Amino acid sequence: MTAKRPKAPRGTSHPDTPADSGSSLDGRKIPAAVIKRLSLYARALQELERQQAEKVSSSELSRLLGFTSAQVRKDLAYFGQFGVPGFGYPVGDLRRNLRRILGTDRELQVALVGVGHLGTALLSYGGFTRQGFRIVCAFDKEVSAPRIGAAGIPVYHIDELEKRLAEHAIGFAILTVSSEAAQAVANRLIAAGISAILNFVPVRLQTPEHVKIHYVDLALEMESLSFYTR
Amino acid sequence: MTAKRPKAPRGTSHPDTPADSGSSLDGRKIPAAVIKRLSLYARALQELERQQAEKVSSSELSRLLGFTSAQVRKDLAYFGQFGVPGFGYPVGDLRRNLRRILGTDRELQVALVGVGHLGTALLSYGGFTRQGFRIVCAFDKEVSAPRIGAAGIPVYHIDELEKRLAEHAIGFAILTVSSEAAQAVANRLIAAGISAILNFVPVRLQTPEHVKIHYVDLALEMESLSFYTR
DNA sequence: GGAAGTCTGTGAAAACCTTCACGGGAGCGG
DNA sequence: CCGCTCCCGTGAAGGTTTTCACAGACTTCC
Repeated sequence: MTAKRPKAPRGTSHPDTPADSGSSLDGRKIPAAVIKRLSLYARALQELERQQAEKVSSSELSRLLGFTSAQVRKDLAYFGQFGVPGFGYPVGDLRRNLRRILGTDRELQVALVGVGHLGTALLSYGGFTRQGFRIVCAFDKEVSAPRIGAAGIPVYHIDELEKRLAEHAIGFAILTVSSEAAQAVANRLIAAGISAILNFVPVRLQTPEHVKIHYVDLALEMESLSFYTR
Repeated sequence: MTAKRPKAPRGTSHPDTPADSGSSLDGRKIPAAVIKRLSLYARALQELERQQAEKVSSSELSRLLGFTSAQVRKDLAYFGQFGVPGFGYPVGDLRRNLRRILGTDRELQVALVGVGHLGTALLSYGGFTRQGFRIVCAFDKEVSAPRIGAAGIPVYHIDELEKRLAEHAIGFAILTVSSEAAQAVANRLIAAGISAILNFVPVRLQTPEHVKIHYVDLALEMESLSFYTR
């Protein structure tokens, strides 16, 4: 505990952290924004499939989602040639492809850490399940003995984290702990081999390269709304 | 100047909806991304103020938040000259300025519609209050008589929406209803004069120009995480 | 089977955002 | 008061994302 504090490692040059966003797949560089839209396409296609639509054009999709048709075509073209000139995109086919690309064509196991108000709500939230994510267990430091929480999901004491993660082969975590605990819990998750974290805690987490983190910052969204209504 | 085929409108004009993002303030155009970071600056400054720091440099701030120092300076420079060369930014002063710019220097009244799992959790969520937002009332269609919900917030039947919004001069709404109800409820909110909506429902809402909407899409975040861990 | 019409995929251009790099103003120590 | 150092504000450069616009491919219908 008497280790030196991780202050600025150097003072001479410019150690500014750049803002990387984008991922390479298959040689090409894919903008992060494209991935977000991919999910939206997938969801729109889900609805179209429900309505028994066989085909959809880029401009129909763009109208549904509020983009331009060129953007739809360009986004999809990053991953292959799914469309048919003079026809459009086959709904079922494209949807299957997008799910495969996103990795949501199989059920993904998720753990949730921090069973407070927000955590509890997310356990019951149907939106994840509907898209192929299954929260298989939850953890909290205030749990003395394993119990069954909301939506029938078992809640364990945080000390069982490593054991249970390995047991269920869990690759994703949702983080809804306190600001104070966030970094320590994240470290444990990462050490346990988790590969992605959805972080609801308004704290910047320090993480290694290979672990992907997305932030959901509710207060931030409200604040920026506030700006636009001045 | 040989305009062999000047325009060739081909009959099909493209009325695609462009992806506007950015807002003009005081003549200048401000990128949407800047506003998001403004909230982060404000929060970092809040913490620095708590630690009694008097000044902070752009590079300290950048290290704290993971940006480059040039970006910090440029972002802040959109709104005025807050820094002092050779010194940095005065913490308290800058924080007050940012709060004024964001409009969070006064308490903002918020209504929440849809008291399901997620809605209930948000009523108890401390993160909004801490940043100056106060959820003053909530609405649901399953409420027969007014009752006191989580965190002491009154929950009314949705039919009282218009009356209560006017009564409390509420300008913001959080939307956590079902996908089916989302558009209809949004229409009522807009008709009642709400100016911004934070929408948790994974449905694209049709809204007039002057009402600002932000989407929080939890399943989307999970899906894009999934992509990155392929 | 041919002609008309539709709609994709994609270079090129435009718009947008981030980073670089530096002039010069402000503090500070002597 | 002077020189030294620190660090902001900002034009310019660089990079990324979106939009435009069109050739060509496919469907459809007669």
